[in-house]
Amino acid sequence: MASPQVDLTPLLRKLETHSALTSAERDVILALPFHLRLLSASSQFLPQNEVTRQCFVLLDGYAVRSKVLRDGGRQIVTVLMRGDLAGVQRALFGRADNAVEMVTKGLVAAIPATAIDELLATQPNIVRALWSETLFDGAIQREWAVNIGRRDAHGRLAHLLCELGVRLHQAGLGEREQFDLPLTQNQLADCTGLTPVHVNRVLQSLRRDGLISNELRRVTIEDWAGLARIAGFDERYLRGPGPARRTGPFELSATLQGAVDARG
Amino acid sequence: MASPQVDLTPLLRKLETHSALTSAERDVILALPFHLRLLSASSQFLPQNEVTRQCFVLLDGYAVRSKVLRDGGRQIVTVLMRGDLAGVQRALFGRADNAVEMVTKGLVAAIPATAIDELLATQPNIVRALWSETLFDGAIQREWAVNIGRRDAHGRLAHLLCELGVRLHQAGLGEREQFDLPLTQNQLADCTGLTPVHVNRVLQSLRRDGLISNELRRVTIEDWAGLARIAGFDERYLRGPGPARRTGPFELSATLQGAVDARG
DNA sequence: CGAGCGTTTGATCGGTGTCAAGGATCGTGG
DNA sequence: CCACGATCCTTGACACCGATCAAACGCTCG
Repeated sequence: MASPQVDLTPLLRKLETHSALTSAERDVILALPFHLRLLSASSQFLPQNEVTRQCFVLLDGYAVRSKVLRDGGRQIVTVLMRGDLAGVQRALFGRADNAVEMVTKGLVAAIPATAIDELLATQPNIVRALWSETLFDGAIQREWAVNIGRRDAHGRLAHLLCELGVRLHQAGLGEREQFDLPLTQNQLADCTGLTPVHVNRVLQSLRRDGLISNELRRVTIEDWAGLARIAGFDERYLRGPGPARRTGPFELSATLQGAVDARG
Repeated sequence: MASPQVDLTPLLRKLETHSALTSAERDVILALPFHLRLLSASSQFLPQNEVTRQCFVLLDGYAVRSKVLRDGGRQIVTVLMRGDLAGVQRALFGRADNAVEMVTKGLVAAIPATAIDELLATQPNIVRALWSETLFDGAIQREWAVNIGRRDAHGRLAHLLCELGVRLHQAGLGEREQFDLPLTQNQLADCTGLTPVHVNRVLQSLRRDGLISNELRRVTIEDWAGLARIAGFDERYLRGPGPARRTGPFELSATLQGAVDARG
């Protein structure tokens, strides 16, 4: 079923956007045990609160991580794309609080938890890279909280589009200003804490203002600067450890005046 | 000022709520190098986008992690309490996208990034525990996105109070139904994506309905079940790897069995 | 005793949700 | 190749939650 060429290169690529790896470490990653699963659109492959002991690398297609409420409400908390990891928490603990499901058909590599254990024991730098991915996931998650909590409907959708553009570009899946977006307006609503009908109206408004254009499942950002402005988009939360702001020669936190020094 | 007894026990306690550690590993953690900083209320000790190479353990007091928007808006994305880690991303990368600031006066232990490097190289199980903390942080963060995105004002505040009750109880800082809450209504608004005046009105309404009572900086949950109901609170996202639903006979974390068989 | 911050209250406004229905598109099977 | 159902998109009217603006009150601390 799977083409013989399929391997974990997308994961490798992803890790290397944030971390430096030696060529030996690259080989270790590519030699990780896994087996492939070809998934159909909207199949839920990691159900909420289910027990499993493996994690997944999304090799192709789009997926979303979501949580559903008792009343049937649903919030999408992450959009996953090629190279993204899912289910690390399950690999370490056996279960997690969220569901992951495909939005398009796609291909995932299931990696047994034992492989993670082995990395922990023998590959500190790879573990650092994986841990880093978890941290960047957290950064995206925080930005989503900001997005939902503090921006109006226009800003929320604009920000989501900006984020996806940058991430897809980083992942080598398209241009920052033009990319496939297989999410329905219903799913966009679940990403942004809005209702589908309001998403519809806001998208129309963004189109009318010449900021974006979209036809069937494909988005073009016509005016990146304008969209980023109403989104309040600051892409630094998506970037790796590059030089920060470099205001001075490595200054320590200046605001620690009231701090008392003691010896550990 | 700092009692000679001060050490990293709160971190240890925190890690052990989610992970199992040997006594040797406990000793390693308690022997980590750090120096203490006594911080005054509302001092921002980890400014947004600033470069530093250490992480912090909150030993006493309350802090919040927040992101500020260009327009001055502000979203609190986490409430930190005794034992919580902050700045791991900074330790690994040198900077992060969020600010951390005290809400009360408090005490933090600053741990140099080099200590983390050493743990990576020599203490896989401690690294696993730390990584796990990052994962649980992520779970809380996701739940906040759900909270802000999919609940009305009453539900949001109710959920926040439930979460804080459980976490404070886990951390040994109070009862689940009664605890100190030093956040102002302004800060509660920044946690929930609401305005301060609306927070005020909703709190009054919760009080009127006999769900909570609060006087200066202390909250009592009078009707946990009722509050949890309108919050849609499901505390599983805060819990460790213990038995999931306990539907079956087994209850050890050796729930590894259900895993789909994968041959490398 | 005054200043500043946090809390409370009232009046009004607007953004977003809700409800309902029609139209477009796509996949599927006859 | 067409028919058909399902899903998605679009539109309109209306209701309401929560924001906004403004002002007063009560602490606490210098």
